Amino acid sequence: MAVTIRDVAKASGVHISTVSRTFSAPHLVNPETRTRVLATAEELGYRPNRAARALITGRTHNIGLIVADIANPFFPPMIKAAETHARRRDYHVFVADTDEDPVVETDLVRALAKQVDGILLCSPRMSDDQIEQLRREVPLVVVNRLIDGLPAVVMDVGAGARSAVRHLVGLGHRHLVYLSGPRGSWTNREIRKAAGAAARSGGAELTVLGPHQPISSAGADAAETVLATGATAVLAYNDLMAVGLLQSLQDRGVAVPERVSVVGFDDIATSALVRPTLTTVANPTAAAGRAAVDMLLQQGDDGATGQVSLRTDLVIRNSTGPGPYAPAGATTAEVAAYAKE
Amino acid sequence: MAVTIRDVAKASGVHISTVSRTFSAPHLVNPETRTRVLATAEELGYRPNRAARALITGRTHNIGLIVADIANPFFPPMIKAAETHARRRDYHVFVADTDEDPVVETDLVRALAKQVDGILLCSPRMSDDQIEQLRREVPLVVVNRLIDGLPAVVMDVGAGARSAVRHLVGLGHRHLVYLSGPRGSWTNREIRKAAGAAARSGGAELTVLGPHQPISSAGADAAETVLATGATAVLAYNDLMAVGLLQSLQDRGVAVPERVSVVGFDDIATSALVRPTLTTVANPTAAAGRAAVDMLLQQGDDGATGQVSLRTDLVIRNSTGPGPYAPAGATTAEVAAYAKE
DNA sequence: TAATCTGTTGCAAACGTTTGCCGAATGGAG
DNA sequence: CTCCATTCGGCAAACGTTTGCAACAGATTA
Repeated sequence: MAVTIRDVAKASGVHISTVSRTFSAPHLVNPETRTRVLATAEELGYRPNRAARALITGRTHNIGLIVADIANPFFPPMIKAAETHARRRDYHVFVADTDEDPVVETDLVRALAKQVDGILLCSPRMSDDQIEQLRREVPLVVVNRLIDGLPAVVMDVGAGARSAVRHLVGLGHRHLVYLSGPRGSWTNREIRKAAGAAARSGGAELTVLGPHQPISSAGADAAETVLATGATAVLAYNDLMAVGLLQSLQDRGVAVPERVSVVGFDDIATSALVRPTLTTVANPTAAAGRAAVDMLLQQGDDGATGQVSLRTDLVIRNSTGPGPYAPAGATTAEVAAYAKE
Repeated sequence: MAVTIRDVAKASGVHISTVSRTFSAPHLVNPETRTRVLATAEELGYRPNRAARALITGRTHNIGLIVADIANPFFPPMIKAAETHARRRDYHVFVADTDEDPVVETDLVRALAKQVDGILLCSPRMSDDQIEQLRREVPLVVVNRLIDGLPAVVMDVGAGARSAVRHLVGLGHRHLVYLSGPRGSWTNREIRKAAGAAARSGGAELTVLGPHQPISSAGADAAETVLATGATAVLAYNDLMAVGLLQSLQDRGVAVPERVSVVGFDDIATSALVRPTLTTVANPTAAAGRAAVDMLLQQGDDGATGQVSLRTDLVIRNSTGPGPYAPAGATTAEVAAYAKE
């Protein structure tokens, strides 16, 4: 059916090993022979069978990319960047969605293991132990979570949370709320810790609400509780929740940012499209995808297990404004400038 | 290194073929032997190597999913649904992004061909000829495009466009604009044709603008031109463009829907989050993903090349309202009801 | 009792590659 | 002219499976 190395060999009058070498070790074959083989290969439409090659070399030139939820707008840019980057290095990418289920995660890693050279585990929800176990079965790079001894790419959400809190405190807010994300999320823990510390050192109070599903309806549902705390500023686990909260507050006639300021995380596309536009901590998700791919592909060479932390950036838009303790008469821009350390 | 069928055979004292059959044809092996083999397999942590199996059976149990742009919010729900559906049937999914480039599309199909049992081609930008050619090299299902003789899953965007136009005409609009999408898009052509016909039969004028990139900034950039036409209602190729337009109109102080009504396509998540919320034609993208997978997997059995068209639904929200020729005093809801045939 | 059938297992070839090894041919050095 | 090194290409084994065929035992039938 399909044209194989054998067909090319026959058609060009050489042994199959010569054809093989023409493709995988060109310097070992006479330039003349090589061009002849390449010509007939082209003519016949021959393409090497990667699966067969993998069988003997042990390298599949495939990688796996496992995420909690493809439809969560946080992931697509990362998937896209990782796929493009991998393809440029001649790797194909399996993408799988776990629906935030740790059991599915484990099964998926095992199922994919034999078919890939390594797996990118994005925002995994399983325990550290499970991940370390899997790491023994297949090369792994963890994204959005730090585990001792495991290669990882994370966004520095701690720093992001700190600048967000400083921004809010600088604007004159003294009582903040943190809208937690899902249980088991490393990112969530980091943000909570960093925000708590930053609030304390800024002389502000931080009320933690949650856990919540990382979706907009959860943000909307939290509006009532948020208002009940009497806080004047909210930091949300992600933009989806922040946007949900934003809309819900507006529906209740609560002015943003006049009465409540809102800050999100991720800077998904929607955040610049809602009104008021959302102040948020931008994560370099595309860069993270690329870095993770690089790390995975280098893993074979040395055994070094790097851990990189990528810079996050506070993007100040219109959902944050002066709070009750703001310097009199200051505008958002002026006060915000002060927050820039 | 990894545990193979041979290890299991040795450990349980049978021939490798018996182990093989234990997994791929259990009824051919004695229940006693079978349980013994299964036990040692479990104990050793054996997992069949799909690549090796594929080599001999010719079935990889993988499928390819090629989309124009993973980061376009239209696709993730479809990717997610397709992946989940495929996995339930024990298939793994390669995802790849072409960045709207027809050349990359072709290369990708060829590169993936040997490694998959078939490919889902979503919103392809290449010519019909090229697709028909590729179809000879690997089983294909085309999504969002209709080509004679090729299995396909499409959304009935024509019907969607018709209801959108009827809705607008019913509201009293007589001059509409269609904001075209990208060149080469089948969907775009369908919408344009259907909208044109519906407008004519409703006694309204339709001005076509474009082509445009299917992104929000293109919608925003078109605002000026749209206003210059004097039209009172706009149908956009997709929600991204519609939302961009919405914001741009607001920034110019043009009230929506009071002065201009806007309708989008796709019903992406953002559409319900912007204000005014967007009236749009909802596409069953998840269902399309599942249907396409089913169609691809059945293709082997019979040679039947089905073509299914999925229902679309006009979702009326707040970006559309009465136009200049609306029955006096009518509210949006009342007038809209009239449009429901 | 012989012949036939059924259920279970082993044997070996095959899938499409890669790669270590060996021999042939070539060319330069001595 | 001989010897050695180098370059090139063929041979065959290997990767981890599946599967048609044959062998065998025991059960059933005539």
